[in-house]
Amino acid sequence: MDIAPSPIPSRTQYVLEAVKHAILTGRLRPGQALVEAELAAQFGVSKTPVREALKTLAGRGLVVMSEYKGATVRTVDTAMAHSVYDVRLLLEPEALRRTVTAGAALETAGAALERSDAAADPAGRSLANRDFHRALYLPCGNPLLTRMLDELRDQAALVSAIGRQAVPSWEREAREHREILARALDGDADGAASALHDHIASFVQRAFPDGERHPTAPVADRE
Amino acid sequence: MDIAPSPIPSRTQYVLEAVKHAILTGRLRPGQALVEAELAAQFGVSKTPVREALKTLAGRGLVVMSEYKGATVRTVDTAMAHSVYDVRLLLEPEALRRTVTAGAALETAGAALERSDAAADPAGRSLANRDFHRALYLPCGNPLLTRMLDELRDQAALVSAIGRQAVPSWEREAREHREILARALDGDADGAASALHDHIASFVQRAFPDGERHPTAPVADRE
DNA sequence: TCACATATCTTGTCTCGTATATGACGCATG
DNA sequence: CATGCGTCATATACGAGACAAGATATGTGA
Repeated sequence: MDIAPSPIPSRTQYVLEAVKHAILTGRLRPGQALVEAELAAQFGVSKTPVREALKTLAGRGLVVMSEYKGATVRTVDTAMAHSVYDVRLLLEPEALRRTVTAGAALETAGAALERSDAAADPAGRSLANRDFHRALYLPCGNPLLTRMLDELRDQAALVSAIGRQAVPSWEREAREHREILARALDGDADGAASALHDHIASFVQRAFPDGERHPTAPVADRE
Repeated sequence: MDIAPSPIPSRTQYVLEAVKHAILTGRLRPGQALVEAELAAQFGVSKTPVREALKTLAGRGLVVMSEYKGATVRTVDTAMAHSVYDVRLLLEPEALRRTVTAGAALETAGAALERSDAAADPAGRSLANRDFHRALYLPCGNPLLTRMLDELRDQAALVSAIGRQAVPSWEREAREHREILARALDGDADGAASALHDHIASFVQRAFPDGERHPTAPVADRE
């Protein structure tokens, strides 16, 4: 995403962030082939860091790698979108509940919300919204849960890049975000979790209505 | 785990499975350094596939990689164990509920249960138990949920390798497994999910009682 | 005993060779 | 003449080994 702060990022990290950013912002479209040699030349590095970066992204489900066929940006369909938001619904409200119960600080979320309001372009809003959601589940107390929600959030962003055209109602998003944060700041754990649940569920229902399922997006088999 | 069926597995896959197996069976102890050159020599391959395998395992949380310092088998402590089973409690009962609701076939689970009973050594039982749990959540209908539960199950196995000495009550495990399967076969989705929840919760409580938390196991930061 | 220089070990990166899949072309055949 | 099949060329990823960069451990001097 942004350049790493102080330490010199390894080339692998650099390529990883660059490709990830390109995918999540939609510059690299789903299905597009990611040729190692091309990316290597583009970033001015050798193929090795490119390979490792692609492998890592494949592990996070953003790209798919076929043996001897190379990597492509993961294609998204309605079924895959439902899968992502489905699991997210199981985890993110519960994480928020714990954040609130633990009485964690939420200034970061408030700041992200203001940045979202101040943002001019959709890309900036989207970025701020990502930060907002993360600020809600980051202090939940379970680092593994945090990591999984990070992965889910990235996949959701990939999905969003497709479904966004149908969902321009960012004002509704902002309103719901404020509602969630208000309840969280009130210490109403169940209310905040419930509001977050509805927020996510209503989004997926608007952006990916049922009934138009595509064949199925293959998820990397692991066994 | 086992050798891939028909196609010749790539060297990376081979190393990946071998190292994973060694970690999950406890042959490679947590904290142990995984030197690329050593593994490469041991498996008769170059460093390249070893590096990629380690990177993949790091992505799944089984090994930790530090820049220029190398990879080590992930260390486990009580806090980390609670993290794993905590998330598992959020996902696995729900997955089973869906499996039952969808009316999926469960012969695989029954077969795994029989294999567990027939197994002579603890390693065989552990393997069969892994298969049993997977058979319950595999047909849940959400491939992403399946993938995450696979990852959680592997981490749980890593944890188990430590806590196992304190938990020799495999008969209780078998009894609870039969109970879960019976309810699932009856079509009692809520009952099966509830039984699975209790099964997991009681296990973690016996193997990792509260109160003796260690500092915190670092989870690979991703941002 | 501590600070600093150096030796050694390990990882990160590069370059080149090999294995595999895909697509095009030509030939045989209905 | 159209069509299906086999062969080959090319593109691409996979893997090996060499080199460079960084980190840790050791030894030496004050």
